[in-house]
Amino acid sequence: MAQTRGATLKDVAEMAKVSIKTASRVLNDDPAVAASTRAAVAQAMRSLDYQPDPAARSLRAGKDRLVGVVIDSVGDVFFSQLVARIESMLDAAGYRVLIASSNRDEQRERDLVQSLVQRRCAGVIVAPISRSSLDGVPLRDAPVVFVDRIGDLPGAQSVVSDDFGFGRTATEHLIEHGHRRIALVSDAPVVETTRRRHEGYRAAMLAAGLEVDERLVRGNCDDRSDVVRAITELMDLDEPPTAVISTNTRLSLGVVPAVRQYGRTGLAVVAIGDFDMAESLSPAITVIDHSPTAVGAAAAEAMLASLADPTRTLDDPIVTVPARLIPRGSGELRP
Amino acid sequence: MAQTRGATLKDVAEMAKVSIKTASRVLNDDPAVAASTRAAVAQAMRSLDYQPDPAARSLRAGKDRLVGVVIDSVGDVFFSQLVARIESMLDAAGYRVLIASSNRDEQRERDLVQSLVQRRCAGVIVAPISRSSLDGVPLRDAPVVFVDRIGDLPGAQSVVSDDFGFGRTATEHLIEHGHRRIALVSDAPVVETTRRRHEGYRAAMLAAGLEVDERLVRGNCDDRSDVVRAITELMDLDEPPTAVISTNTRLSLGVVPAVRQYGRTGLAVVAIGDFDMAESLSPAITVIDHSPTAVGAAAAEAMLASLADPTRTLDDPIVTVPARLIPRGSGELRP
DNA sequence: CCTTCGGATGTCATCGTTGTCATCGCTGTC
DNA sequence: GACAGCGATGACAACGATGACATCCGAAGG
Repeated sequence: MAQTRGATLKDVAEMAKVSIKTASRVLNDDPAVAASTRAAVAQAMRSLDYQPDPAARSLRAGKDRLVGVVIDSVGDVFFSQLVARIESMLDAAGYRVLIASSNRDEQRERDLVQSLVQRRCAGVIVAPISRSSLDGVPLRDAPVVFVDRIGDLPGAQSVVSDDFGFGRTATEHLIEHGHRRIALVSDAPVVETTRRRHEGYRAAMLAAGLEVDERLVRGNCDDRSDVVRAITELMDLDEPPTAVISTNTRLSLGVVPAVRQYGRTGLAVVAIGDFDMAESLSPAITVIDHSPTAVGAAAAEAMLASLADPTRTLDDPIVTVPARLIPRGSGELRP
Repeated sequence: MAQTRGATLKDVAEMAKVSIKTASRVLNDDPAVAASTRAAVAQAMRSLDYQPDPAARSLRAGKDRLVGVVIDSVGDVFFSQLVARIESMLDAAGYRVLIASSNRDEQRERDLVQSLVQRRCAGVIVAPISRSSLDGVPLRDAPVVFVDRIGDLPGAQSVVSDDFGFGRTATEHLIEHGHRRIALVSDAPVVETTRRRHEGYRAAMLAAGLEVDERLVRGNCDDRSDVVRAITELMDLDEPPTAVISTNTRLSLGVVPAVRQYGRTGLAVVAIGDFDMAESLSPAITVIDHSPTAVGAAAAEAMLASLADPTRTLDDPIVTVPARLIPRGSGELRP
C-alpha cells in the first residue's frame, strides 16, 4: 500500500529556492517570472512529480475543473452514450465528470444540481424533467447546458434533437420509395418530443399532397402488447398500410417481432432511434439515428464555450441536432 | 442568475452566538456539545440553509465523499448498467460518483486512478485492464475495488462474474432438456473469461457422461460472418447439433438471425449475456444473465464496507457473482 | 547623482473547515 | 479548602493554494 503524500507547492518552492508564491506563478503561467526562475521551478516540479491539489485550488479560487451531469439514469442506453461522449470531450479539455441520476424525480434533480454547484462544479449539464426544472436553484455563476429536453433559464443553452425532423424524414423517405399508406405507431403524444414527431409526420404527408388516414395513426401504444394489438388491427384494415414508422426504440422492439410474426416481412419499416439488433435482422431495419453521440458532442461543446467565455451571448438558446436516416433495407422496400 | 453565496459555519456560529468550533462540532455530531447549544446551532443551520463546503472539508480532512469509477467506457452497455447500480447505491450512502473511461488504455487507466486519488476520492472502483494494472500507483489510503476483471493488489477486493458457471449452467440446462449434441459458438478462448466459459461447458458435459465432439466447439468466431459460417458448417454435419450455446452477446446477435435464416427455429439456443431483443423474439431467447447490476451491487457493497472499516480483512479477495439462467423458450426446446 | 519606473519576487491574509490544546466553571474528594 | 477530574467551549493553527499589496533592484530620465 503505497503511502507517498504528494509534494506540495511548498516542497517545490524549497527545492527551487524561491517563495511559494513564485512557484504558484509558474504553475499558473504568470508572465511576470524570469525565464531562468521559471525553468528552475519547472525542473523542481518535474523531479518531485508535483500535482496541484484540486481541493485547495477549488477552495481558494472558488472553481474546480469539474462538470456535473444530471440525467434520468446512466443505465439508459441513450444517456449512457450521451455521457460517454460528454466525458471524452470534457476530458480532453482537462475537466472531470461527476454524474448523478435524477430518476426522473424533479425534486431530486434540483437537489442534485444544487449540490453539484455547491461542490464548485465549473458547470452543470442537465436533462431537465421540465422546462422550469431549475427555477430558483442557486447557481452561483456556473453555466448550465440543457440536453435532450429544453430548459428555460436565461442565458442557458439547450441542445435537443430534431424531433420534428425525425418524423418528417422518416415519412419522406417512405414516400420517396412509393408508399402512400404509412402507419405511425407511437406512445401517447403528450410529451413534447413525441408530439413533435407526429407533427413531422403530418407535415411530410401534407407536403406530398397525401391525406392522413387517422386509422393509421396509433398514438396509444405504451407497452409491447399494445403494439401487437395495433399491428394486428392495422393489418386487418380493408386497405392495410404498406409501411410503418415506430416513434421510439422501445416500440420498435415490439413492432419488429410483431410484423414478423404476422408474416408481413414485406412491410416497410422505419424506426426512430437506433438499436442493437437492427442491423442483424433481415431485412435490416432502417432507422433514424437519434444520435446520443451527436447530442452529447454539441452539449459538451456548448459547455466548453460557456466555460471559456462566461459572458458570451447565445446565438440561439436552442441548438437542434439534425436527424440522420440510416438506410438498411426495411425502409427501402417498395409497396 | 441567482447569486447567493452560501452561508458558512462562521455565519451559523454568529447567529447561534457560539464559536465556529462549536458549530463544527454540531455538524460532526461530536457528543461533547450540550443539548441546548446543539439545538440552537441546528436551528441556525436550518434557518440559514447551511450546506458544508466539500472543498474546505476535503482540504482539511484529506478525504472527500467521492468515489472514482474507472471503466472501459460508459458507452458500453455492460458498464453503463454497472455504473448505474454503483451510483444509486453510493448515492444512498451520501457519496458522489466521478466517472472516467480508460478506453482500454492501461497507461491512461493508471493516470486516471492516480488523479482520482489525488483528488481525495475516498475510494476507487476499477475495471482493471490487466491484473497488475495498478502496480506502483500511489494510493494514499484509498480503498480499491476491482470489478468485472480480477486485479492484484494486497487488500483489494475483486468482484467478477462466474464465467465457469456461465458455461456450466448453460450446458446443464440443455442437457436437462434432453440434448446430447450441444455446440459452442465462441470467440477465441484466449481471454481468461472466455476460457473459463469453455471449461464450464466441458465440465458439464463430462459430469453428464457425455463426450465432447470437437467439431461442435467453434472457438474461432470473431465477427458476424464467422458466426454465419460456423452455423452453416454445424448444420451440414452428418449428425448436426440440436442445441447451441453462444458465449457472448456480440455473437448472440449473429447466432440468432443465422439460425433463423437457416430455417432451424427448432434448434435450442442459450445465449450467455442478456440483450434487448432477446425477449421479443419467438421463441424468446433463453439467456444466462451476465448481470451488470449484480456485479455493480456487489462492488458498491464492497466499497462501502471498506470505507466504513478501512482495516477490515477480506474473507476472500475474489467475490464471484453467480450465474443466473433466464428461461424464455429457446433453451427449453427438446431435441 | 537622485528620482522614478517597472519587472521580478516576496509577505501576508484568506478561502471554509477541522485538529490540538487551552480554558472555564463546576463537582467531588481527601 | 485546595485540587484533580470532567464536561463544555473557545482560540489558534493548519490544510494547499492564490490574491492584494509591498518590496527590491537596476535602468532610464532629469
